[in-house]
Amino acid sequence: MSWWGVKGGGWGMVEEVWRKGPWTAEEDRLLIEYVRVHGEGRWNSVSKLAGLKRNGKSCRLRWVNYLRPDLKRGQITPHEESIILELHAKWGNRWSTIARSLPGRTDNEIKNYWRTHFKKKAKPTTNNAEKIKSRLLKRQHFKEQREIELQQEQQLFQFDQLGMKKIISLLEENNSSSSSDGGGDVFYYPDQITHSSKPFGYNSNSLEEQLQGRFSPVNIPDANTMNEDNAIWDGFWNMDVVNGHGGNLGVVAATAACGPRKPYFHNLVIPFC
DNA sequence: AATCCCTGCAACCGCCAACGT
DNA sequence: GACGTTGGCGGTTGCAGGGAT
Repeated sequence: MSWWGVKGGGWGMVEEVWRKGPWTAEEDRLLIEYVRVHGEGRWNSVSKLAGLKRNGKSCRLRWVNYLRPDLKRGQITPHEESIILELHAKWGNRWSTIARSLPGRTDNEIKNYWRTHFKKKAKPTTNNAEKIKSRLLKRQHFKEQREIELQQEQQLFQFDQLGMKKIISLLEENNSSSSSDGGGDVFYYPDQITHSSKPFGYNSNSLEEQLQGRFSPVNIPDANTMNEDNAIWDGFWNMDVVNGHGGNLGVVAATAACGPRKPYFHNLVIPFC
């Protein structure tokens, strides 16, 4: 079964007809091929370039929620569940923000999970003040993001200049100091991204492992402990994110060397697990 | 066996902000 | 600055499958 939508046109006019409903394997294949050749973005040109009778929104959604190669399949783990609960308590229904802390999970997936597992348990908030508060928070968050994007761009540039040596020496320095105070796993908290994303001690076995960004969460940091000294870390971790797989420093360095560009803030992934 | 209900999930819709002209 | 386009986000819908009655 399939559905067809009509785009644009006036009385008696059909400008373009979009297919709707479930995606077929062939459509998936075409979309994957399109992204492989042209990369993500420019979704509205998919229909022209890939021969797909789907609108841009539909293509983007299909890719983001289903076809992306870095998606994690399978059940939400108890660990992920606790993160969702924690972050929902902090952020509310900002699913994309929450999703950034769960690599491989989509906002849609988390949203669905929340609805089916927790919505009934949650107190209904029909309070108008709550809504207003939420909207103000959203606006504030957006403003913060804009500022961070600008900062990140500057930091990425600084990172280019500093080079890999600096990072490694920082990592070593941080590792030795953290091991002396008991170490502990790294905790990445979305809120901290807006101020700093310097890891709070880690107990990875090797420098390589650290460079690969394979950390696990344990300690929730105090936002007050954040300061400007973490600037270099911002660049480092966020570029890790640009890579999108939480890890390969070589690629990260290559990405960083690509010169000025728009920061991929929406792709920020804070590896929790 | 039939049906009802619930859950999980993919997909769509409307709104909004960024961006380009 | 106005306007149109594009992409991102949150809310909602609708279908499929499984368990309960």
